[in-house]
Amino acid sequence: MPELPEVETTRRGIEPHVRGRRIADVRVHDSRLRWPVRLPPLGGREVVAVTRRAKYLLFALTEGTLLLHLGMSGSLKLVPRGTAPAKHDHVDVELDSGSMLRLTDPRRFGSLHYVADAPAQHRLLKRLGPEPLSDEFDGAYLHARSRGRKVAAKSFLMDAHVVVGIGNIYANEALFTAGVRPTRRAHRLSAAQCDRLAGAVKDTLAAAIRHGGTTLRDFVGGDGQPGYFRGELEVYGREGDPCVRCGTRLMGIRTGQRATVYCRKCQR
DNA sequence: CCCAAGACCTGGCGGC
DNA sequence: TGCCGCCAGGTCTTGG
Repeated sequence: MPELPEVETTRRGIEPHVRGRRIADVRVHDSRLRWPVRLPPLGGREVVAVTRRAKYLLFALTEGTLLLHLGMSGSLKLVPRGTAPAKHDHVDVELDSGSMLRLTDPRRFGSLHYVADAPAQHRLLKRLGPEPLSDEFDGAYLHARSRGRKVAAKSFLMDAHVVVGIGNIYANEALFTAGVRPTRRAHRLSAAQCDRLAGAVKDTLAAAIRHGGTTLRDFVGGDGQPGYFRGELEVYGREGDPCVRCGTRLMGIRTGQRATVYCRKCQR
């Protein structure tokens, strides 16, 4: 579930409770995530920073980095040390504050790695495209990268090697905002459409992060699940409903195995 | 390199 | 009420 705005909201929620704290111990209750969790002893190291790259959270330690992906259903919460683990709790990072950071992931699509050296060179991060909210990502970049690409515009936007952090929900939304049909082949996108798409991606994600910030749950003892941006979604999950702009019934199709919703009148 | 499809996993839902 | 099948989602992997 976590799309980029939720990962960023999670980061902001836990960072004040984690940064500057020393790890007392790490307990792996269930190592079965996307890849088996294997961690060296980390007791005594301090969490120096909590940053985000794409949908990964990076916990920089005095030595080494913990690289976490929440997958589809992963979440983090802070609970008192000693709280018994429940069914889908995988890892507890016990801190010297008396709290521990608990990773829960029912569907086990998430991952957790310990990286000894430069995390940016890790195989999972090395080939990722730019951050969508960075200056590097703009219409000119999108246009250049889309030349020669025959995939649907939506699949192209969701390709993390092109630009990171755009999941199914926000891909649908950004395409609607930009007035671009999801099935349009990437190489047929005009420069103007690429400009609108890049702008729409930035606006959509920034608004969702802002929204997450305002509804930030209490990560201490709470369920740790920041709410979706549901109320604001204009096309995702609205197949058959009227387009908010022109009233036409929204189309529901599948592109690249993913649910796609669009307005055939507003999006070309 | 490019692209499509497969794989992974389980809670929740619709249908019977 | 219970059971079954299907869907959702991200991204790595495989095969053409």
